[in-house]
Amino acid sequence: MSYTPSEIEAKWQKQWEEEQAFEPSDSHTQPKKYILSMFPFPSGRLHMGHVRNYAIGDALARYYRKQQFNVLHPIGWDAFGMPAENAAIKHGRHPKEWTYSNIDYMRNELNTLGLSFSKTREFATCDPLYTKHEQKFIIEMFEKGLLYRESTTVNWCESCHTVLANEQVEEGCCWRCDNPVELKEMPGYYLDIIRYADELLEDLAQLEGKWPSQVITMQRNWIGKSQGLAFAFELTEESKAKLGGKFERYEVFTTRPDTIYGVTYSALAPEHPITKHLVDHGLLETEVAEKIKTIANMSEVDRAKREKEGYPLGISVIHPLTGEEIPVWTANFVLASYGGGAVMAVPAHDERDFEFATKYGLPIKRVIEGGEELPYTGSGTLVESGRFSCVESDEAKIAIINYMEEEGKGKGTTNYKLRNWGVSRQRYWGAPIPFVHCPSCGLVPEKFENLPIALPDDVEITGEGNPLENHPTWKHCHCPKCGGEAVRETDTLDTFVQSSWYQFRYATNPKKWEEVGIDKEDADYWLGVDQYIGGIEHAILHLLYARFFTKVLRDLGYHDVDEPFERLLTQGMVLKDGAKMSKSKGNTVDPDALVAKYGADTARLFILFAAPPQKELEWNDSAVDGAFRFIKKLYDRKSKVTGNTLPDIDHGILNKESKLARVKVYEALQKSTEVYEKSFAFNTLIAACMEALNALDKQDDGDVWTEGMYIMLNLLEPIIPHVATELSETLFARANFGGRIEVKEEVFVQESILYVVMIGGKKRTEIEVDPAASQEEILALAKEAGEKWLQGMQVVKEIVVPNKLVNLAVKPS
RNA sequence: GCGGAUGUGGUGGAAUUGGUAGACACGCCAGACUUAGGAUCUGGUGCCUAACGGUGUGGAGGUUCGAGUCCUCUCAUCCGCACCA
Repeated sequence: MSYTPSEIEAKWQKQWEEEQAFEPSDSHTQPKKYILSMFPFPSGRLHMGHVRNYAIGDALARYYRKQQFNVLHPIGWDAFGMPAENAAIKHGRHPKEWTYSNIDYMRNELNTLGLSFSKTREFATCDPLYTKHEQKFIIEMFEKGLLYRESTTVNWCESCHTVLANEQVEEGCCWRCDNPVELKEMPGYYLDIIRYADELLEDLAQLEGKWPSQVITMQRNWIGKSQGLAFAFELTEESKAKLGGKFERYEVFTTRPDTIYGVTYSALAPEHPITKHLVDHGLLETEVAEKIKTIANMSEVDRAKREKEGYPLGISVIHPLTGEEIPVWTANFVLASYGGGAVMAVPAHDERDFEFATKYGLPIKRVIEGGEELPYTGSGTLVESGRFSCVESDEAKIAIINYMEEEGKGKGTTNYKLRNWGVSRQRYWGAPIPFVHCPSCGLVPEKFENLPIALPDDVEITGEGNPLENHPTWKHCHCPKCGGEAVRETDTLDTFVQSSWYQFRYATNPKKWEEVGIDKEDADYWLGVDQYIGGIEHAILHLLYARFFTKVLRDLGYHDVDEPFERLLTQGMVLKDGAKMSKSKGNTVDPDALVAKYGADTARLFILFAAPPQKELEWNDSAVDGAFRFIKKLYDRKSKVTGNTLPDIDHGILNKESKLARVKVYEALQKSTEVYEKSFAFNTLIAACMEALNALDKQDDGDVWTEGMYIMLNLLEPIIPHVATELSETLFARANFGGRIEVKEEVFVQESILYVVMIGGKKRTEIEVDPAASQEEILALAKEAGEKWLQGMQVVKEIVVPNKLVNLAVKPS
């Protein structure tokens, strides 16, 4: 009978469903593996990137299940978010209806791929039950002071009508819709991720070698820790008076306290309160004030692209060590969001300060020796630095910090580039932030017993404004504290909040889902995720947030896990015609069509064979044919099998071809452990199986065939589960899926060994050598075989590499 | 500019500690069979050469009996961050 994937696949998918074959055991005594592919957003249809992601995860889950591990391999839906609302605006569908019907469709698509997911642990993050527990976490974070509300300048995406976190701004544009981001002052909720910056940074060391180094570096840079000195510049009396006594001093931060004697001016961000005060109170020339306002309205990216620009503010500060008067400027290169929005400028030893000073003719004073030209940003001996002259930079940094601390003028400080995580979104399709604004009590969290604060279903989604804000009744409520009339918060949580703890939700036994968000015992058993698989695009966003949440939830007592994802594999993109598959480019390959034509096994085989998982995968239709051909051939060779169990084979009596076939089969078996547990180079394992099948085909021993198929089906089941299970069931009653198969070393023992003979570093000929031959015998044989090339030559060195080659180094005699 | 990665046939990609470069597959060429198929099977296929042989892992050096692999320099491509004081 020929290979009919549709029948075989439907049959086994049904059987797996009936057997509940992929549910983990509730027992916590067995060794476990938690294999997790990043959960999908229910956009409507699966794409090839999903197929790749889940094919990799499924291969690992199935492999470990076969090695007798208790395997958790769950799937769910990252279901809140903008596209649901866009669908509502465009097609008039309710986000909830759109989302859940997409989930139903995509769940079915996943089924046809034969993925071994747990069915009982599936959930969508928009389920009110999920929201309920999340809101509780958020309130607990508020009570711990980790969540706070503040009005500040935020990134605003006009097309998404919402605020974005710093991590969600890419090159000045919205990560989702690519619209330029604007700055806007508005209130919002923030999670104090900076409080965890040090731990997030330090624990990256634990992930070394287990996460791609690229991702670790990106996170390290994103956190951007730097150490230095923070100190205050005291305003001159005259300047204080000019500012109406509103300001006495302002703080600056420097990583180069050793250059402090080289300060020749100070610069404030255009948003700095002092700059604002001067602008707002007409203390600057109108023209200058206008220019400053223009800069302040520009996004950081726009500013970065422009030439340095600044204006003197007509005020001065006093140098804390020299007592000199220093002019204060405002400048477009000073960031409001870092280091207090103010800098000390040392043009001699900083490129930006130099550029600015040169443009505006400000003085430049060298205080570090070294380099021929200025600016010199390296280290060296201090000069013209008062009592610190002649000290080396490194020493001087410490000495100056110490001195400033003793004098009460400054403090050694750590600064981070990382900003606190803004989690409020002015959108409908998200988890409501469970707070109430009470005219008498202020900001009050909801009572736990009132959770979840669920979304109202009867909303009108027009794209204008926040539907929760516009809803006639939803936001009106009573204060949980005083009972008086109050107004509900209408902002919803960033969807990255949901994906920050889903790994714990899966681990929690579904029987407890109603009651608890995370079960401690379950979480401690299952976490960390042994292998996490997903796209590199989450290197910072999701992976940083999830690490942060893990630590916060640990400190709230929910579990004892420090890092959520033990090992991380970042899969490469799926390309066609050299570009990422996308609808707009029209270069997509539809997974459903592929499965319909070839079956899921071929789709999975091709995807794992075409490239190592970490690399980009270029789609190739005819290579898909090749994968299909291999499965057909494998299926066809079932007729060669003569026994129903692993046979005992007397290796000695076999002919050469059969011996070679066994070598190939066992080589594949040897390779499989390393591939499934370490390298994930499925392409090489599949190649090894192809070699084995080719070698089996060149011989006709029934036992060798039986053994070969017995082993190969075991190795291939994680990759092509339907056809492998079908064959294994018919041929071996699935006995070959029982556990690890032992490698028979005797197969690798050879009667003679092929040595390559190299003369003068070049391959010249080959010799067959008895395995027992001594080094002298091998050399004698090699010289005899290589006589032709040795004439007129003198052998100056003889090298024998056991089982490999002989190299004779020669020179003309 | 800073940081990270990658460069191997026509293509995707293989190559323990440095030890026969190009496994496996696609494509291509030739042939067989034929119920004429986008089927199956057999053989060939890095480049130059009629052949002997030479040459070959982005480029240039170096270490070594021996380098895709190690070292130095250099070029190209991709990705991330981007005035972080």
